[in-house]
Amino acid sequence: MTVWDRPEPPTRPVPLDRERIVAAAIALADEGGLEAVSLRKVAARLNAGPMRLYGYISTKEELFDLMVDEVYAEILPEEQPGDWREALRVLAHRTRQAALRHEWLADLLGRRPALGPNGLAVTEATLAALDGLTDIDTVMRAVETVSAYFTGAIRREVTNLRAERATGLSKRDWQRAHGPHVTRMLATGRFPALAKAVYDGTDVDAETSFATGLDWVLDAVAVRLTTPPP
Amino acid sequence: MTVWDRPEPPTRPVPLDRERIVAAAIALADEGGLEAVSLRKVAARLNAGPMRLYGYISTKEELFDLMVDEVYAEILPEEQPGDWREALRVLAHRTRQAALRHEWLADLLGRRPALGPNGLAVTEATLAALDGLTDIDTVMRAVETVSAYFTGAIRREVTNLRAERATGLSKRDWQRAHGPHVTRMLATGRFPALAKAVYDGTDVDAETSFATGLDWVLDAVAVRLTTPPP
DNA sequence: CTCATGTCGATACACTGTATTTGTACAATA
DNA sequence: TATTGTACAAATACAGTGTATCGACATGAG
Repeated sequence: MTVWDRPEPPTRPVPLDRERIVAAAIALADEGGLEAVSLRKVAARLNAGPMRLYGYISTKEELFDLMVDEVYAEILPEEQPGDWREALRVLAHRTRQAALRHEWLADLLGRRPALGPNGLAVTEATLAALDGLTDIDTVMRAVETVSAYFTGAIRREVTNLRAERATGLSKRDWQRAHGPHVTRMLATGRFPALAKAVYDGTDVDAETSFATGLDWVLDAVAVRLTTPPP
Repeated sequence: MTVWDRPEPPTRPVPLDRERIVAAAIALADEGGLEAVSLRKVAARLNAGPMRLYGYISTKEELFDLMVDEVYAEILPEEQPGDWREALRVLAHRTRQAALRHEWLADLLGRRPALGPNGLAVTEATLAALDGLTDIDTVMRAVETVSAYFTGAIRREVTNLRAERATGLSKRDWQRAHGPHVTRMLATGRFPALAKAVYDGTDVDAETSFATGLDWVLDAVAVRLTTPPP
């Protein structure tokens, strides 16, 4: 049996690390949403067997945690803004932009505590920007309130975005976008206020809507930060 | 062949409707979370084959939509409060209470537009409470901002609740609750502000935290509702 | 009483996350 | 150098998933 008959030795398994795994998973999620992320597909994209991944993560949820933390690296502002208000505003907008780049983030935001290094760094930077303005409890309340707002707002925005994309390409047009159903419901006359909102409401683009609500919340925070409780 | 040898005629299939299906699904979700809801298990609980459900829903997501809308029936306040602020506050609190009764709601809130009859009714009632105070656009912005807040806040609360439950029974105690990891991270000194918050912060119970943040947001809304833009 | 109809359940398929077993390339030992 | 031990990759296996398809069968109409 000559060399020519014998096949080449099998290629050594490609080296793996969490970074590569997470990158592959994020790529899959960016292309096809969270549901397109399966351990088999992630592994396949790395020329590895599915079970190999379990050396680096012990459950699929952990993979999600790593993905989220990776995105937190994009969210973390490179330079510290001086103003607390600017810090919170930038955090909100950067999170929103990250979620628009990686829509699946909206599904994961707030689903599990963000305890990865980048998540912690973001929290640290945020708290640092507010540190010393008042007692720590008020600061925490402020951060939590703003976070709750932009988490919820981002989630709704992405949800609407998907709905619009699914029901054709209608830019907004709530009633005809969601087809006959909403139209019919509104026609029953049982939802006058809603009908008015749908028909008479101006449709503002998502970004200004987000920014406006954010400003309101920041105003509310400002009041509490500047007038500490007795 | 006597009667005794012959089997009884097969029992007629139990009558089914969406209400029963949704009730079964909710029961399963209440017991074991969303992931415990499978079409097979829902059907089994109704003594039916899995495929039978597809006469009533055409996809599992639709079942989730029905479940959410069912809970919106619990959220809808029975009597209309006169004050707009009271209306929004009650909406937020009722949603939170529903989410504490049905924790899976936190996973579904804001995931898809709530266009079911009860969801629409809730929206209608909310808009009605604010109708006429200012232009419809400002009203929409107000509702959206408050909704974004309490959606995000509820999500975080339920997430923390689950984390606490999973890491033992520690009431809060962030650092030791999540075991050595957070402790070690804080010990590195790279997160001074966060460390201060963890060690020096008072832990307030979730409800007052929720209510406080809500009040802040409502204050911000009040400012815009009473002083309409020129 | 026969036949058409429409519904129900069984079967099937392509996948999922993960446990367990099997193979095998390399390192340490004799 | 020959042999054994050990790690780790891969294959296999399992119990489950959502959903498409199809065959059987009870019920209604003629």
